Amino acid sequence: MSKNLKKGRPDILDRVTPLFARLGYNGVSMRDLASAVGVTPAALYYHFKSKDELYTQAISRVFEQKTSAAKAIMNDEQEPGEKLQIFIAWFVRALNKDKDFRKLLQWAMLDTDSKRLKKLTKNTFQDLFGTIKNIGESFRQQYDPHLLAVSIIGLVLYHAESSVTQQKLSSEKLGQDNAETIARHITALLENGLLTH
Amino acid sequence: MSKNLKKGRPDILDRVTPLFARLGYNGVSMRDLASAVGVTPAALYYHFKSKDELYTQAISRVFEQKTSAAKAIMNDEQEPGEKLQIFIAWFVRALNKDKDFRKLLQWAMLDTDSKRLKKLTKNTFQDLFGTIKNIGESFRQQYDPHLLAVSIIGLVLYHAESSVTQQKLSSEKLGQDNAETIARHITALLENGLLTH
DNA sequence: GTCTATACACAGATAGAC
DNA sequence: GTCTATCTGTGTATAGAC
Repeated sequence: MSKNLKKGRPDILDRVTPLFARLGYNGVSMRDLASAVGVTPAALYYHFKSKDELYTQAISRVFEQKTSAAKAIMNDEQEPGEKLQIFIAWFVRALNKDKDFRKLLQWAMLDTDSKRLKKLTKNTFQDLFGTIKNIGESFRQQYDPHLLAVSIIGLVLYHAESSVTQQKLSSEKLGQDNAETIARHITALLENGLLTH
Repeated sequence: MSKNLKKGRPDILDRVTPLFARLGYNGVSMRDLASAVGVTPAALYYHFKSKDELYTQAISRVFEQKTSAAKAIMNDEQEPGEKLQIFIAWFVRALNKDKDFRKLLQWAMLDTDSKRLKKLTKNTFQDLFGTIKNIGESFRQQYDPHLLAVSIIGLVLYHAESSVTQQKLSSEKLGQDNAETIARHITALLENGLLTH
């Protein structure tokens, strides 16, 4: 009967995820979430036993989705440099296109106190991280794979944050730093470094 | 008279900052903050007109502190590579030593909706960013200074997040990734890149 | 499966005594 | 300058009608 609600839980998660992404767990109330879905809070409690569960399910759905997408473009046998470039291009695009993904990732990294995300992080994000670390293994003669994986994530993630969010920290207009520009920059930086060879 | 309160507002900020850093603005209540200070909420409202002002002052104090520290180690006339190395070493150390600084920075980057941090970010963080971008100028023949600055910040910041927070994403124990290890890694990566020359 | 109505704890904030 | 006491709104969550 419900107006625009297709099925139930999946549709609820669709509508609830952007709110969690933008405002974080503590930044939204069940009333907010319910009105975004188009129902009353009580209706939400029929489908999810608590706000915590609603949040956990919303975020885990997004993460699993992205992780499997990442794996899908990587499982071929490419040479390391190419692999790296492909992954970076995908990751930059994924973070730029799907703002929810990026924000939920950031919120997750701040969610230390409540243990609700510890399992989640270990299940889904670790998976993504493992994929990246795999790439790092190819360069283990030069760098520690773990540190290199962290470097790659940091580069991409922070560029995504800086380009899309409110931060207008550049005095020069850099309107078109779209995904491609950023991806090229990161790839070049990683490959060549700062020295002129 | 107050038990351990030295003066007033500065001491309050000292005690309140760690809470904001750990839990974020929405994660703490005035009651929590007051009891951390050792007073009642009403006492806090005598010194600060709102929770918002208390938060803004707490975070801006930390940022200004760090920004001036960053400038202090940079204003010499060093050559670009050296400058970069010195800055990275300092930044990594600052983020690792001062957990509050790092966390407040993360929270700030997620604080899009409320405009309370827009001015703050533009005043203090922009200052720090400008310093970094200055370094980037030295490499402008290779890279866009803005993008390079973002890259540097992303590298350092994310390493700090990963090494100190709950994220145990490495299967191999990497106990001693202290500031020095990370700084060396980042510096080497930036200077040499991934290619074996 | 969604509603109305509501319980009850806690939020930010203020008044006025001391 | 800090307190007690309290106002008022909002928070999560539930009971029970439909």
